[in-house]
Amino acid sequence: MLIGEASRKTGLSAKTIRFYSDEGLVHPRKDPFTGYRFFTETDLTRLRFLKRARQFNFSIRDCSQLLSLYDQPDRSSLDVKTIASNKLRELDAKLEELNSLRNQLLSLVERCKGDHKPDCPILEELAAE
Amino acid sequence: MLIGEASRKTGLSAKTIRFYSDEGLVHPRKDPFTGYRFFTETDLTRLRFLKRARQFNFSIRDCSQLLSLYDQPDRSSLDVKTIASNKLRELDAKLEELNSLRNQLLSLVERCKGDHKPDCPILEELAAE
DNA sequence: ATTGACCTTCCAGTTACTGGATGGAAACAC
DNA sequence: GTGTTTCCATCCAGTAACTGGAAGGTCAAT
Repeated sequence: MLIGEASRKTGLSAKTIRFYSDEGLVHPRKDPFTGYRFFTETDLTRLRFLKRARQFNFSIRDCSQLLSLYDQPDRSSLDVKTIASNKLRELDAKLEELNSLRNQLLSLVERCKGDHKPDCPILEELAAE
Repeated sequence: MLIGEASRKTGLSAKTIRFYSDEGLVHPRKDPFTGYRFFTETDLTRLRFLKRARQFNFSIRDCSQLLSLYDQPDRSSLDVKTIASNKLRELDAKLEELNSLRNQLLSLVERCKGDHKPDCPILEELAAE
């Protein structure tokens, strides 16, 4: 199938699919005359894999590693688990950071009257020493 | 003071300060002959303001708006609160999303044996229809 | 023969910087 | 007054993962 159909079937934009293709994450056959890319069901599986993995916040490089493990029938699940665990720790750190920010910001927002006077604890906090 | 001292006093890199300066967020005086930037205490306050606001995940554009409110003695705290509330909602949405991702990923990681066999629920999930 | 829907490549823009090359300026040693 | 170091400047490129747009080729149908 052509890129448009692959796009409809995976929910990825044609631009994104071309990008993944340029990055070597999928290998559609290319018509040597027209340059058109042709995608098989195997390619579609890889694209869906990429979509999921990206939703999990795996970077393109991570995705590339995961796909190459996916390709190896003699892989060790340990290698996959290591990548995923690292991402998990990253997520946890990010969550903690964002949560702390959120609470600080919430407290500032709650303390700001939001009226037509200039006094504002948010600005005061930002400008504080 | 020169940019190096401003950098040491604010904890922002000289590169970053130049960037903020180019973006019009601070307005250090410039020596017309050497091109050197000179920072006053007022400039330092703005830089610290920027540092805090960026830590709160406010975008450069947000920062610019917040600083211009900071500059207006006749501002309405409502305007500040609006910007902050939007950011808060954004943070909440992000937190929810990341938290859901985290839980899904955690469950996958827990189910993966992490041994030298190829079977891996993580890869299976990513490749699933 | 032409329209319209596809497809292609290439270039620029996004965000908020960071790194590096190149070169001038100020301060100090000799 | 020359050499060295440290500071400062500008400009260009790169980052991550795309997205948008321009210019142009392909294909099926009218």
